[in-house]
Amino acid sequence: MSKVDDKKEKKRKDLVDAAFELFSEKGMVNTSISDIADKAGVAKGTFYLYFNDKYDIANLLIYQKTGNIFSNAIRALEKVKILTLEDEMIFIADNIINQLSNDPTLVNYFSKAIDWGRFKEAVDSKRDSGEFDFLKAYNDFFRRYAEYNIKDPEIMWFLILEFIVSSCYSPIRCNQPYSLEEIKPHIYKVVRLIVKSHLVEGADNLI
Amino acid sequence: MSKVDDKKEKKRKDLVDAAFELFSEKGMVNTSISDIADKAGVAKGTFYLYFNDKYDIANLLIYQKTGNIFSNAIRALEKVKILTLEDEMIFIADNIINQLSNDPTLVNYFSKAIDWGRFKEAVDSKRDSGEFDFLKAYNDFFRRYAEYNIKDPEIMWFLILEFIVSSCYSPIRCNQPYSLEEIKPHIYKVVRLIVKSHLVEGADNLI
Amino acid sequence: MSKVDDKKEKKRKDLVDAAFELFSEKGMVNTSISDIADKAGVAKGTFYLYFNDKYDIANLLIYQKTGNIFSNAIRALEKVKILTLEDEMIFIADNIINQLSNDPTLVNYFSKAIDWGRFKEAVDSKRDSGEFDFLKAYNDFFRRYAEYNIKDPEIMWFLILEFIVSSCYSPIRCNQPYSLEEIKPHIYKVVRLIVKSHLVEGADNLI
Amino acid sequence: MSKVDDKKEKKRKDLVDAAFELFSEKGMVNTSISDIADKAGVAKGTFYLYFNDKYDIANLLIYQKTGNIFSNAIRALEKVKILTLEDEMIFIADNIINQLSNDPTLVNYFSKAIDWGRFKEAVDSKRDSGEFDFLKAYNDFFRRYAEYNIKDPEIMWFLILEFIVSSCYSPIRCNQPYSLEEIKPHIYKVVRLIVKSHLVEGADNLI
DNA sequence: TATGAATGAGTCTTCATTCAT
DNA sequence: AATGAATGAAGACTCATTCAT
Repeated sequence: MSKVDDKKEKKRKDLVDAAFELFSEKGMVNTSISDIADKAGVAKGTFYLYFNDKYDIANLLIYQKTGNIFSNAIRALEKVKILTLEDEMIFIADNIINQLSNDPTLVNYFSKAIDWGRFKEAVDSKRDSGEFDFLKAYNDFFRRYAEYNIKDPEIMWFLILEFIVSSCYSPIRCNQPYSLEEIKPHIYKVVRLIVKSHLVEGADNLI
Repeated sequence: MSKVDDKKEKKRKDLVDAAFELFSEKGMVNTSISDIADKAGVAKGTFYLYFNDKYDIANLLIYQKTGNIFSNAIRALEKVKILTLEDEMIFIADNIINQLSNDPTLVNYFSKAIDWGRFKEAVDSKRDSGEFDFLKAYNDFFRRYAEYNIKDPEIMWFLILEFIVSSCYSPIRCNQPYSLEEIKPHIYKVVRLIVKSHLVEGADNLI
Repeated sequence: MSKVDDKKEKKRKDLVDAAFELFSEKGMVNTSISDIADKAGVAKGTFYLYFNDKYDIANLLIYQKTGNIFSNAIRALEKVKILTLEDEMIFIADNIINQLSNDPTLVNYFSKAIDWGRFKEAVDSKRDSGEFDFLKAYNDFFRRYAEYNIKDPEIMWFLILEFIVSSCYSPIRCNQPYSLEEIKPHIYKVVRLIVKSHLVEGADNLI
Repeated sequence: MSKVDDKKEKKRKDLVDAAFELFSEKGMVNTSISDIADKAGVAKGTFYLYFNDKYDIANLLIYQKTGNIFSNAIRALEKVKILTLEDEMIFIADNIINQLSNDPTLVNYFSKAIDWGRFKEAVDSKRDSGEFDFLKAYNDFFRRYAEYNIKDPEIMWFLILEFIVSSCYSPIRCNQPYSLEEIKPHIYKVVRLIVKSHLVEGADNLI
């Protein structure tokens, strides 16, 4: 890769990083393109050489950040030996929660800049971009569970994800109404309950 | 109350109602003070006689709407005879979900105009205003459970609420990834599991 | 009319006048809304209280200025006693040329800001505005000639108008290649020739 | 001419051609230097190696295109045998009108990118450039008529040219208010009238 | 020569807020 | 109390022009 391309890639990254920090701090609405360009140390016009508008960069961010969290969790899972489906879900839950709690900016970002509408839009807009194949990763992961005796596995996964994100959100962001450490065991307990309730009784659910 | 005061109160209400409809339709960001004043049928300057800015009226709205949902659920609960704590929680859950799904404007409003940051801010900003005592209502409700043999009742309530809101949000808003009717039984099942896991074993949990 | 309305009308007029001068000086393309507002002595935002954009004010201008020239010529015609159709056309031609040559700004304006496409657009956009009924005036005027023995009277009128405007344009604007006074008799001679060639031979063309 | 010079000349031509097409399509105002460079297949910076700005290339274009029309008409005239001055003028008029109506791009170009102010500016800016000697050609052509018994021949020519261009412009561009075919005979008739009125009576006007 | 990344001045447009009436 | 005209700061976006490679 040439020196020029290196520079361009760096500049693009600077812009994305600046946008991420600003979105996390102030929310997307209160972040202007000027702000992003300033923080990235480039001229306003330069922004438009790399992105069409704020939403363009926001979609990329959502896609990247979500994809990262997800793929990190899966990679970590593949490195360990876990015996039951229940424990596997707990492992994933724990890993995601830890990622979020280790990077407060990330939580802020999700809280300030994302809702489900925007998430879907982002995934759709990036679907064919060749960036990171989020949907493929999701489907690959999900296929693992197809072989086991789980009733409505997709619903189980939906319930668990929604539950994890919503219940650890306030604890991470503002330690309210409980600290993350206080609430974690309860979250895990509910995750286990959800998994158990989806296991077909009498079946062998060892992985 | 004098005729003048009546008029003022009506004007204030018109503004709040207009803001609610517009926020629900277009989101807060895309609603201008002009829009609100126009819809309320008053001059732009008049807005400032009643509210400081958009956020002022938004806080009031969040507070009112949330309070309403909550107190509606409790009032409904008081009119029926329910035998177990578990069933009572299900009743509340069902009531809240139904309120949301019966009033699309309300869901739109929550989806377009509220995030948790804004919610907390709103509650804080109103805490001492004496408007509608949301926190008192919450505490009153909660005290009922103090007498029963529930382990960490507040945490239980926190988990349940977070779970309900997060898991029925997308189904109501966009029927995705499941319709509300599909997901409802699963939500209730998990609510029961959470309640059960908080019951002190062997205790009498009839209400 | 109230004091406020007076002020508004004055402000609107100031904006129109400023736009007219600037369009005439620099052409529409090189005139920004900032320029217009500055010259009119109002804030930029004020412009948008009166007009949607540059084209809005430009349409109004074209319509007004063209309408004025035309109706001035007709009013003048009505005050004099002219015997032949030929002389009447000469009178109109002379009157229009004099209006243009007496107001250099006007000529500049037509040269810098109008082409036929824009003219038609302007007339269309104002057709139902109730401003000045240019088309009606035109038709009324034209109907006068319907009774006389003129072959293709509309074409005659078209040829004469195009000829007048085009041939006195450069002389008025830059005295090139001839001064207006030099070229005038030639223009009138051609106008007479055109009229004559449209008279049905042997007919009585006294008015 | 060296290979390098060939290449340079080709590049210059590509830029001019690209500009011509774009100006004709979208008008000068809506054509950016980027557009021109893109269409010509060169880098934006390259544009500045050949031209100073948009107006530079526009002037060249006006000069070239106008010169072409004019010299085409003269070349065609030289190939035919015409008996009277009157017929010769009609021949020129017809030839110019046909050139314009046969090349819609050309008409678009004149309509979108030129006004008389720009034309004069263009001719002035090129007068000493040695490109194509438009004025010389004009004068040479004109000298032919000096020998005949024409009163004010230059004025005649001015009147005829202005008349032709102005009266066939709208018909060609938008078939309004008449089609070109409808208006042509009337245009020719007036041209004849103008020529006739400039002939010194009793003189021999055969060419 | 040729490139095209980078710049930043300039334009349009919106809208919260003020204030004279 | 109510109005709504006026303001001007702020934001999105464009594009001619420069300059390092």
